[in-house]
Amino acid sequence: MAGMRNIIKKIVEDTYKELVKDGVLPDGEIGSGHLISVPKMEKHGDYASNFGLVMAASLKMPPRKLAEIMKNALSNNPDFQTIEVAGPGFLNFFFSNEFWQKRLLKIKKEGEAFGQGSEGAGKKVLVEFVSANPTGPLHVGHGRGAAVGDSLCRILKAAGFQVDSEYYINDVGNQMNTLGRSVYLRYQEYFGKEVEFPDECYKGEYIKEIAKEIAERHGDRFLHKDMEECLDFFTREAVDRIFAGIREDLDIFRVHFDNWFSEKTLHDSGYVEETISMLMDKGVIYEKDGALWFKTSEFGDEKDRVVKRSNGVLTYFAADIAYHRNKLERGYDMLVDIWGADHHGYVPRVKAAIEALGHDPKRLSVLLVQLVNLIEGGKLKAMSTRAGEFVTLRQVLDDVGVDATRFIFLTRKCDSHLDFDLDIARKQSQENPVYYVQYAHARLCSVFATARERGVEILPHSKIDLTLLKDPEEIRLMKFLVRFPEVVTASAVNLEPHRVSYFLTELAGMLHKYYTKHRFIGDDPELTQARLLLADVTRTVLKNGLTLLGVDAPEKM
RNA sequence: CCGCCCAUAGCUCAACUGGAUAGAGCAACGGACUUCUAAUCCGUAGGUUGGAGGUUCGAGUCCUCCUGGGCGGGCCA
Repeated sequence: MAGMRNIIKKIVEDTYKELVKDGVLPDGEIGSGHLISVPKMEKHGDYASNFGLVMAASLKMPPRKLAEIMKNALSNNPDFQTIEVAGPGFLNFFFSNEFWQKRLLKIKKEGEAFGQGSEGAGKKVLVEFVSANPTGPLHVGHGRGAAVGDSLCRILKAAGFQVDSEYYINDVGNQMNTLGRSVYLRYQEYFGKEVEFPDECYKGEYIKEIAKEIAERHGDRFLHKDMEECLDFFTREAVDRIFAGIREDLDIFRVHFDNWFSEKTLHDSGYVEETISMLMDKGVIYEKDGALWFKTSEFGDEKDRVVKRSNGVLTYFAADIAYHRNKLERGYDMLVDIWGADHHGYVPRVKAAIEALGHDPKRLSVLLVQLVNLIEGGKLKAMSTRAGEFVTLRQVLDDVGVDATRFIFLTRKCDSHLDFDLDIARKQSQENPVYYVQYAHARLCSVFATARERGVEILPHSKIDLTLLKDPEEIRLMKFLVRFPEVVTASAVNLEPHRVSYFLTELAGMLHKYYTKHRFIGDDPELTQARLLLADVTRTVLKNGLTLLGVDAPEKM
């Protein structure tokens, strides 16, 4: 179902073209500035067009006069109850009650599919997120990226895109050695050996636990071996365990990946080397001081970057170039990378790489997710990764629950810092907005439970008199429900999941208000039938929306 | 020094990519349960959108400068 705004936009623009053809209005190009919006105030209509304002200059006419001419021509359309010219030259459209009532039936028919759109039809998208190094458990910051990425995948799918989600595993490099070394040392310590624990090693408790498990399983057979000899073993053990933990955490968090992509495979297959060769052939690689440099500055980056160090080792960036080449070669039209905001300096060089490889850098969108401040007792909780002092995602999930955590992460724009107040998140009360939405859903479910108990038979649509739904609150609710698919589409196109959660909060508010003022099940059987349909549709939209956020829609609370 | 992000009610955040009188929730105060769930609703109060200019029919949103906060600027990842 095409969004209302697109429908109206087309009607307005077609009408203009008719008027041009008839010689009523001068010809002019309709720019991208023409927008259909939902006015903030009800008296400004259900939808508004800024056509008069946008076209006034090029057509050399006063905006209000232009709007007036448009209004007269548009009034032929029976769907519009009234059209007003208002303010500096807006066209305000008011639809009839019957129009909204009919829409309600359409939503009912679409059911679970309501909200889905075709904006992304035929487009393949790869969303890469979390991609945390397997050197420790996920922390709260990763959780934010996970929630945003997972929800975005759901939303993009709903908007018609073909979506794959992917976790890029950085299983190569110094950090892997550091990890293995850390476990090795803790293993030595476990058997009472005194060791010097270097500052760059991972100091978290989980390292000790891994060392302990290895000791319990393998005894002291590595105790007298050189680190060089058994480093691979310790590294592999550590990575496997940490990864198992990460996957478990993500599973609990309802975050699922289609692919787990290992950096190591890019190196092992020679794909990274091959990619660098390709760039060399294109003449964008040069040698300096014994290292290979990529001329990213020619593609808008601040300065050139090393892809191969003078010691012959490829950089992380080299692998990342190869990785993005690989993504594009897999046939994705659009790439979405979700990174922590501390990696923002990395964006220009990856875009440079994509361009140098002959692709449009606009195919990559990088979502920079800002950091999360954990607040408890009104105070900021210190987070030091190296020192191993940080609150893990798992701890937060065990503490406040998946729904509340996801909702908090998804009720904010990505590019602003997030204060995660544990005290508020913990509260199962009105302070916590997730329950506000869930409660609306649960309330509606209990309406139907009551209807069943009282033996109210739900009639087929054809026998329901929808014109009985004419109360202002009912009309308002119907209008709002109709907007859902547009919200989903806008959320997908702009890569902003928070739009869905704000929509749901507002919808829940309307429902609660209605619930307090009116009764779904009343003495009038016909009105009851009509209202139950409204309840049913509202429940569906709430559930569809919550599903996009990965939040449960409970039937009871 | 340079670059990116942020700054909106006491607090946490919105504002549909430039629209009309900037909105919610929490906190504060005052009300509403004999009813399908009061995890709710109604009302009151709360603002020079950090500051100063500029762009135009119109700016929280765009451009410049300033202030304050966050993060980057390795042949680390």
